[in-house]
Amino acid sequence: MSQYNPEGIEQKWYAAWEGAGLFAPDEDLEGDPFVITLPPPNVTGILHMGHCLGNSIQDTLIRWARMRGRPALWVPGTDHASIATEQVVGRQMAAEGLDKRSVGREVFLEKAWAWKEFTHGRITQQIKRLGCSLDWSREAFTMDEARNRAVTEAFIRLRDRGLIYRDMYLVNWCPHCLTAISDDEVEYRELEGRYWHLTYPLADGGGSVTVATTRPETMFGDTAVAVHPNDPERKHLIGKQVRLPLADRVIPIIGDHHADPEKGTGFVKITPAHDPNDFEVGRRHDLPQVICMTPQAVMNEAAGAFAGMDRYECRKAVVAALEEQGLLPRIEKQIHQVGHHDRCGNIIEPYLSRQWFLRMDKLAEPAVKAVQDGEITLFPERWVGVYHNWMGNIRDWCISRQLWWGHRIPVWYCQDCPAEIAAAAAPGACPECGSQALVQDEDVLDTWFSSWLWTFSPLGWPDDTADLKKYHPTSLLVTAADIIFFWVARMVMASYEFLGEKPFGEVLFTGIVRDEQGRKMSKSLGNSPDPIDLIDKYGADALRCSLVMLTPTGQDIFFSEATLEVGRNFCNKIFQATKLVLGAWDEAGLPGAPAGAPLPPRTLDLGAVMAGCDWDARGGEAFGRLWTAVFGGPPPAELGDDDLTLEDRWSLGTLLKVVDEFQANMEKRRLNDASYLVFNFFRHEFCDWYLEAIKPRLRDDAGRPAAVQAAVLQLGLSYKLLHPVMPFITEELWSWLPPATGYLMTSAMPENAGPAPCAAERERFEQVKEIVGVIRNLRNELGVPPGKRGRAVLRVGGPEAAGPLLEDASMIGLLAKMEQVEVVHGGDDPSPAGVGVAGTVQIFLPMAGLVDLDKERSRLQKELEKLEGWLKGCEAKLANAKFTANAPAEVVEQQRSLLEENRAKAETLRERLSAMGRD
RNA sequence: GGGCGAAUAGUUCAGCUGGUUAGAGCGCCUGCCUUACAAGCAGGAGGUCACAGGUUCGAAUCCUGUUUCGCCCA
Repeated sequence: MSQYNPEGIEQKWYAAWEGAGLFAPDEDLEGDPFVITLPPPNVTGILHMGHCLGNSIQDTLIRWARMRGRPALWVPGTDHASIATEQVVGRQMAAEGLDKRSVGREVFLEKAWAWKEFTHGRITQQIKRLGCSLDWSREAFTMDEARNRAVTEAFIRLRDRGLIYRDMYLVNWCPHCLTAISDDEVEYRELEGRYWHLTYPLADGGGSVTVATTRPETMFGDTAVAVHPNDPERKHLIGKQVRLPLADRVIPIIGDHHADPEKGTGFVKITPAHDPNDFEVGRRHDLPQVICMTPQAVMNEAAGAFAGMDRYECRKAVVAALEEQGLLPRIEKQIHQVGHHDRCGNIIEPYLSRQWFLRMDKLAEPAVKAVQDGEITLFPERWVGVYHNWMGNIRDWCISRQLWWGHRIPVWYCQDCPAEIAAAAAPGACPECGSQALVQDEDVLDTWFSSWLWTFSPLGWPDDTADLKKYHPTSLLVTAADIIFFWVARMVMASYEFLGEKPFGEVLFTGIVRDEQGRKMSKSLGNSPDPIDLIDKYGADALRCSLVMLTPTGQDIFFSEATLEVGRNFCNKIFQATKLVLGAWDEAGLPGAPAGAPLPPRTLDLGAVMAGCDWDARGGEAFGRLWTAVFGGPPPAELGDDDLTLEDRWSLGTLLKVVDEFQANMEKRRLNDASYLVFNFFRHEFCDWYLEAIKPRLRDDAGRPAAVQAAVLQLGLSYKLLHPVMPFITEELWSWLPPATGYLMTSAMPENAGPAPCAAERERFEQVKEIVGVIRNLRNELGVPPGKRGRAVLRVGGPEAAGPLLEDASMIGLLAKMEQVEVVHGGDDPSPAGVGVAGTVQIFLPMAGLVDLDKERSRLQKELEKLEGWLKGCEAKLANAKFTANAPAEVVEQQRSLLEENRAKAETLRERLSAMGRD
């Protein structure tokens, strides 16, 4: 097996973690619990890439918190999604030739539950394959018995407080789904329509008025014509009456500010039962409300001869009829926003019906305050404005739905008296009149009326449970911003209303995952791949790594499968590096951790562990302490103070620097930066430079124990940092490390490393890298055959600089594949030679006969020109008194030393060019 | 109509409180099967930071306006 294959490994570890009970919060741990409730996915279908992103982020945060020794709880659950599920089940039945209404409520619900069982199983499978460390023992479903109790309790409490009322109201009605929907479920789309001008004759025969409308078919519901009360040209008509064409009715002309003299014809037809604005006008003027359509949006008897027509059919017919009668003076094209049902795409019909509403203004107050005061933070911050804007204009929430799949409204109507009884269970008799003829409300509650309880209903509310006390408020919520109103804002309101505390301290909004054409991933478009297929192909770690690392915080992401290769390739890289190191471990014959070795503590405060350690003077001791903190026991082969080499100290020091940077980015919720840091270290420092640098020691019996242990320690630390994002491969490889004990998942996360040690070695090795880079570049540019190991000459200013560089010469030779690396100061340029500069070091590759002089000359010329351009700019800057006066001292100083260095570099190039002229 | 976001290499994006010669992945070009890795290694080309003004010693970054694209709300 030469490449990493996640198959088998991932599922094995998930089962092991679950079996070991690692997903439940560790009750023995002290400290603040870290709690997330999973935004419950719909049981409508399967999860898409958006869920994968959100779940990966949540799991990363939960695993991170768990490894820092906090009791970590992530509560799973699913959402019943009233309308969406009812539609799916309805379609399925239609395919079987069945109809919801003919089979009845009972049978329909049986089918819906069966569907829920099916999709729930698949969703659970997907989530587990992704590696999410959810506590399945606490799983909830928005419609299970406990959650049903919570919903009923919430409804009754709110009704008792007078916040829930029932009223005839104009709601957004979906004529396809035959239910009311909330304002937020209406999606506005731009459509090209017409602005029809209709002539309504005055009833007294003295002329006519012309109204303009985009919906002529609603004229059968007109109960007035309005003009602006101050409209100088038209206000004299107020009080007169017009005759409604095609319908034998007379309606008044009223004065209302809704009519805009500047817009349209200045006259507005008022249809209180079919238009939200007109509804308000109707209330102000106490107009009758004439409903002219059926719930299916078919014209009813109010439409006279047009009854039975569909609304759009009727529109054509009305237009034709009016035209024939000469009552249609004008038609204009009109682009306007038309409300569509976001679930089925049908055009909404404003419809007058009796519905249940929740009064929102009082509920909003504490929710506004919480965000204002910073009790709850939203990230990215720009959503704060959106949140407040919505809260400030909040409207009452229509919470009833004319559906069957959902929480049935817990209200019973007495058939013998006007009593309405709200109760958790069916009452035996009417408390008012004693009648037993009680009928429950037919409707169910909006799905969001159960999901807005989601931070606390899964913890057992309304019971006063231990979970609720311990784990609420939750720590944070991760969700896409498109449900900030539906859900996030309402959860805040619910939590303050029912518990008097916030639901979470923090909301992290992710971007929306789009396909390569920028379309939102959705089930209806079918443009989202099944995550299981991707996991089969690339591995869950690769999927998670690519999503988390490559997703800009809070920005939408364009998903393409190619990005998954980055993650997959990285997994392979980790695997390969481990193979190399462990091969050497075996050769070294070092023992692993003894059986039954104690586990290291749950926290890894490097500041405390390494306090008083001196990496420079007592390197062996420092290494031993770090090793013991990571693995629990001492290194099997003790290191002497001199055993750690330049590259060991450089790499370890760099990694310890990464530790704190990683933690800082995690704290800031910049998961992409945090994971990228570790990725970059591992791939480009550890693999590209460190492992290459220690290869000779790995092959050498004397050097092997120190090198291999230094490498193993870095692998262990790297796995820890990578584990939250890539849990499976890191757990697997951790189990391969001979000194490792226990599960990586519950091992301690290194933090608080403080100032990184070995600054001198880090600087030295960076210089080595730079010099090696220049040599490699020269070799390539000059076309030196890869197999040829030549001689390099490094020239420095004086003997004091030559000494330290001489120590690193063999390392430079190794990495740059040079036979011999000489360090000189002064003397003539070796010639002919390729030349390059790294800082203050001049680098020569003497190559008699091999150099194409013209090519080399133009290469140097080009480099020199670029450098001179920069020097000119820098000199001008430093000559500017305002710059030196105003810029911070360190910036000026930095510019000065850079200028020095680059001047020297330019000088070298010039000398070389003139020397070549002589050749 | 109001609000928000985006515009940086062929492409997808980093670039946080202004301060080296603007970075990375993918793609492209050149050379390498160097006994961990061709899912790899080394090197390279490629950018007037959308446009126009302004503030500043200094702007991809801050301000104003314009254009294009996307989203949300009414």
